[in-house]
Amino acid sequence: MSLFVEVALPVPLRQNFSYQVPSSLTVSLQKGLRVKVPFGRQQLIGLITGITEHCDLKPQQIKSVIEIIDTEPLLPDSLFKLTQWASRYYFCSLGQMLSQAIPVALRKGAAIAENTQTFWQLTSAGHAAELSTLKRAVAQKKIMEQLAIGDISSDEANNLSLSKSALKALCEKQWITQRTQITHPDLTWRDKLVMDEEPHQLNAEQAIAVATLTQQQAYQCTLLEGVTGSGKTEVYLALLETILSDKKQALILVPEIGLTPQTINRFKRRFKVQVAVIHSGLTDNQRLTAWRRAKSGEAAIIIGTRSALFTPMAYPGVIILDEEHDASFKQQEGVGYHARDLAVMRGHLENIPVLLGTATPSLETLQNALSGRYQHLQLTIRAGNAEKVRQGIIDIRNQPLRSGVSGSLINEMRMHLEAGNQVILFLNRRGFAPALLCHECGHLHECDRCDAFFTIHQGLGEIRCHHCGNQYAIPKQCHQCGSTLLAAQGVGTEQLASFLAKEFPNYPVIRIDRDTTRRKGELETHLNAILKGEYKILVGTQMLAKGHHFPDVTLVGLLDVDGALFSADFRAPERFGQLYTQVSGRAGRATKPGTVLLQTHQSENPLLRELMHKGYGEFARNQLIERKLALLPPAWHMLLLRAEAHQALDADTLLSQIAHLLPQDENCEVIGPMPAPLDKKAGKFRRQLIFQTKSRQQLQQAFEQALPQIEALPLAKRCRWSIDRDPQDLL
DNA sequence: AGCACGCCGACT
DNA sequence: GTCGGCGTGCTC
Repeated sequence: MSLFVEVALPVPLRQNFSYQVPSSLTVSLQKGLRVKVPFGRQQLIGLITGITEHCDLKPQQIKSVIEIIDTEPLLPDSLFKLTQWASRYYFCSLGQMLSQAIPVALRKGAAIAENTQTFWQLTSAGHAAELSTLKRAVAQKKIMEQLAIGDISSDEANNLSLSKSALKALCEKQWITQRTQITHPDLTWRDKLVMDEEPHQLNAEQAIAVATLTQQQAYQCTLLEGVTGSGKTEVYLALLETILSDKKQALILVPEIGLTPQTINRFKRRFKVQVAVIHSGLTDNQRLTAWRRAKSGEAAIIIGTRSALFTPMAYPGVIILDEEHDASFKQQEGVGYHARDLAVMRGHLENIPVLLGTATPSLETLQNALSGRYQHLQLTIRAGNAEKVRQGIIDIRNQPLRSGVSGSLINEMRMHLEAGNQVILFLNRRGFAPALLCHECGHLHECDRCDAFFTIHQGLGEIRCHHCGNQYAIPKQCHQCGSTLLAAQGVGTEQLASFLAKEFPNYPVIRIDRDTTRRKGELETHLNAILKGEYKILVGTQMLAKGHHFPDVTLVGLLDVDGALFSADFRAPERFGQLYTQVSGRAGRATKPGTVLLQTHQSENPLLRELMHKGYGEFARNQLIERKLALLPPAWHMLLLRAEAHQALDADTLLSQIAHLLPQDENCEVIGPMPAPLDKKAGKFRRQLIFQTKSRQQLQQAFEQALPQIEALPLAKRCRWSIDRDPQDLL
C-alpha cells in the first residue's frame, strides 16, 4: 500500500502539493520534516504538512519524494502552529509563510543539527615534518609553528590571518588536516546567571512596571507606554534579569533602523550570556548559526528585526517588541505579515508574556490597551528632569521661503548655532527638487513609466523617478516646447542642504537620506560624526528621526508638515503624531532646553493644535474615535486587494469581478475598484479594492469563502494581483 | 518564484 | 541569418 504526503513548498501558489513516498522512505515519516521533491523542472525543499493513504490526483500527476532530509521536525510545535495560523490569517499557503519564516540555508537543505566547528590539526606526518624545509614558505612555516602549540579553529585561523593558500598547500602535503567537531551548546548561563554590569536604580514608575511584568507567568500582552527618556530599556533589562535567572530565553524585536551597535551593546553589557543578533546584513550561514544557537538554548537573548520573530527557542521566556508603533514591523514584500501581531500570537501559543514598548503607541495597540485586552503600564517621568521642549508654529502663508525655509526659522537657527548647538531640519523629500518645470509652457516633466514627476538630483546631474528607478540626464530643453528655461520646482533635501551650506558657511551641513546612506555602515559613520560635533546642521528625511539621540541638538525644524499631515493615507495623522512626538522628545536635554518649530500653511489646524497642546496620548485617543466613526482600522478590519496590468481595464475588470464575489451588508463593505494613489507605476496600471468588515472573524470567513472563486476567475491568472491584510498604507 | 517556450527587433 | 528581450503558462 502506498503512502502520500502533503508538502508545503516555497512557491507563491496558494496550495500544498502531494507526493508519493517510496516504500524505502516510509520508515520515519512525520509531519514537519523537510523533504526534497521534484517540482516542474527543478527540485525544491518543502515541509511535510500531512500524511495520507489516498490521493485524489490521477496517478500520472503524482511524483515521488526524492529524499527525507530530517529525522526530527524542523520547527518546534509552537512555531509550526504559528506559521500555520499566519498562513490562514494572511491568506497565503503554508509554503509561502514558511519561506519567510525559516533561514535560507535551511530552505536549501542545511542540517538542523548543532553547530559544528572545524579545526586544523597536524597529521602524524606533520608532527614528524622538518620545518627547516619551509625556509622559503614563510606562511606555511607560521602555520606549522602555530599548530605545533595546539589545534586551531577556522575562526581563529581567520583571526590570525593565516594564509588560505598556505593551508591548502600543507593539506596537499598531508602535513595538516581538518577535523570537524560538534560544539555542544553551552548552557551554563542557566545554572547561574552572571551579571556584567550593575543594574541602574529604578524610579518608582519603573519599579512598578518591573514588578508587574515579573509576575506574569503565562501569556499576557502588555503595552509599556513610556515617554522618550523615561527609561523603557531599563525596564526591559530588569525584566530580562528575572527571565534569565528563571533559566528562560528572551526574544527582542526592534525596528529595522533600531538595530545599531549601541542598542545591541546595551543588552550585551548587562549580562554574561550569549546574545544572538539577527539582522539583514548576515550571510545565510551566519543567520543559520544564530538560529541554531537560539534553538539549542545557547543564546539566552535573541535580538533582531521583523523576521527574527520566527526564531525558535528551547526555553521561551518572553517576547519584547520595542518601538511597537514602527511601520517596519510590517513586511511589505510577499506575504505582508505584521511582526507585532504575530508576536502576540506567538506569545499565546508559547504561553509566555509579550511586552510592547513605545512612547507613541499605534492606534491598534492603544485600543487593545484601553479595552483591557492588554495590560497598560505607563512611564511618564523623564530621566534627569529634562525640561519640556518649547514648541512653536511658523505660519508660512504669504511668507517668502528660501529653499523652503522661512526667515523666522533662519533666525532661530542662527541663535542656536551661535550658542554652539546643533540644529536638525526634517524634510521628507530627498533629491534636489521634486519636479522639473518649464518656465515657458508650464510643462512638468513626468516619468514615462509612472504617474509621477521626476525628482531632480543636481549632484548626479540626473532626473530620477523615485517610484520605478527610471533615470535620465537632466534635460537641457523642455520635452514639450523645447524651451531652455527649465526650473526646479519645490525643495528636496539636496537643495535644502546646499542652500544652508551657503547661508551658514561657518557651520558644516550634513544630509542624511537614502541617497547619502546607500552603502552599508554609512549611516553609522555619519551618526558618529554628528555625535562628535563634526556637523552643526543636520538635514534629513524621517530616517534621521528614528531612534537616534543627539544631545547637542537644541532646535528641530519640521519643514513639510502640510505634506505629512494631509497625505491621502488614513494613517497620515497618526504617523505625523508619532514623528512629531519622537523628534520633540529628543530635542535638548536637562541643561539645554530644546525647541521644536513647525512650518505650515495650516497654523490653525485643530489636529496640530491638539498634538502640541495635549500631547500624543490625547491626540491618539481622539484619532481612535475618528477611525471608529470613519469605519477604519483598528475599529474595522481591512483587506486591500491590488491588481496590476498593462491594460488598466484588465485590472479594473478583475477587481470588479472580485467585488461581486464579496458580501456587502451593514457589517461588510466593499470600496472600489479605484485607481491606486500612484495610478501608473513602472509602466503598469494599478487598481485597488478595499474589503472592510466590522469584525475580524467576518473578514476571515467571508474572504476564505470567496478566495477559491476568485482564484478560479480567468483574469486572475493573467493579471498580477495581491492580498494585503491590515495594510499599513494605501499607496 | 523559477523555468521553458515562443515570438519579434538589432547585431556579428 | 542568430542573440536576446519579456509575455505567457505551468508546476503534485
